[in-house]
Amino acid sequence: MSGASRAIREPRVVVQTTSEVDILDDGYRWRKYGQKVVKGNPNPRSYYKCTNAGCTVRKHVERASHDLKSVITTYEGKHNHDVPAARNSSHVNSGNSNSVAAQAVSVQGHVHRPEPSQVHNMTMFEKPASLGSFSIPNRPQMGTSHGFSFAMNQPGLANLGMAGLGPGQSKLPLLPVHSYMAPQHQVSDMGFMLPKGEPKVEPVLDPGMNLSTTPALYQQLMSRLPLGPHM
DNA sequence: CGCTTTTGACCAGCGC
DNA sequence: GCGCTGGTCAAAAGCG
Repeated sequence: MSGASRAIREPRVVVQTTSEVDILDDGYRWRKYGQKVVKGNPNPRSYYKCTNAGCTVRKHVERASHDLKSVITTYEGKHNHDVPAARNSSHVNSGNSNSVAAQAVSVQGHVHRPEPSQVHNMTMFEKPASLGSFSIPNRPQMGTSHGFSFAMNQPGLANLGMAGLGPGQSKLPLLPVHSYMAPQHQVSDMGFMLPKGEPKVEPVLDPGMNLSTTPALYQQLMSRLPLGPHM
C-alpha cells in the first residue's frame, strides 16, 4: 500500500496480543484521535496519541480480521518521559540486565495490573526487520505461569536478547517462529505485508503470558532501542 | 469544568 | 490525471 517507501525514523514496535479487549493499558495515557477501517480488515483501526506533553508517541490498535481475539497494537515513537503516576511506575531498568524475561518478570512483581487477564498470548516484533528473529517460548522458570515469547528484528534488541537469555535457552527446541497467522494464511489479510523493500518479520507464537508483562516488555524494548532514551 | 471519545472531512502518497 | 487507501485534524457530544 501507500507509504511503502516512507522512511519512518521512529521505531515501530508491533505488539500482538490475544485479548478480548483492545484497550490494553500499558501504563501511559492515550487519547484517541481517529478511527479508520482499513482494507483487508472488517474491523476498524484505532489511532491513539500519547497525551503526555512533548510526547509524540502514537499507537495504532486493530483486531485481526480472522481472530477477534487477536489485537495488534503498533507503537510508533518513544516516550520521552516516565509513565504518569498512579500507573505502573516501576523502573524497568532495575539493574538486572541479565535476561529480558527476567526483567519483565521482575517488573511484573512490582506492578499490579488492574486488568485481570484477558490476554492469553502476546507477540512483539519490530519493524523494519533487518536481522533474524528471537524467541523465548517456554522458560523453565516461567513454567508455572505460562511462558512468553517475542520476536525482535532489531540488531541491538536481538543481540540483547541473545546475550541476556544465555546460551542454552536461546536455542531451545522451541516452538516454530511462525505465529498465530503462519499456519493459516493471514499474512496478507492482516495487513502485515511489508513493503517489498523490507524483509517480513516473523511473529512468534507463545503459549500464553500474563498481561503484567506487557508494559514491562514494551518499556524494555523501547529502552533498548538504538535511538536512545529520547527522540 | 475538563478530558476523552466519536464521527466526518480533508490531505497526502501511490498505483493504475 | 483520476481514484483509492491510509492517516490526521477538527468540531461536537458525552461522561466523570
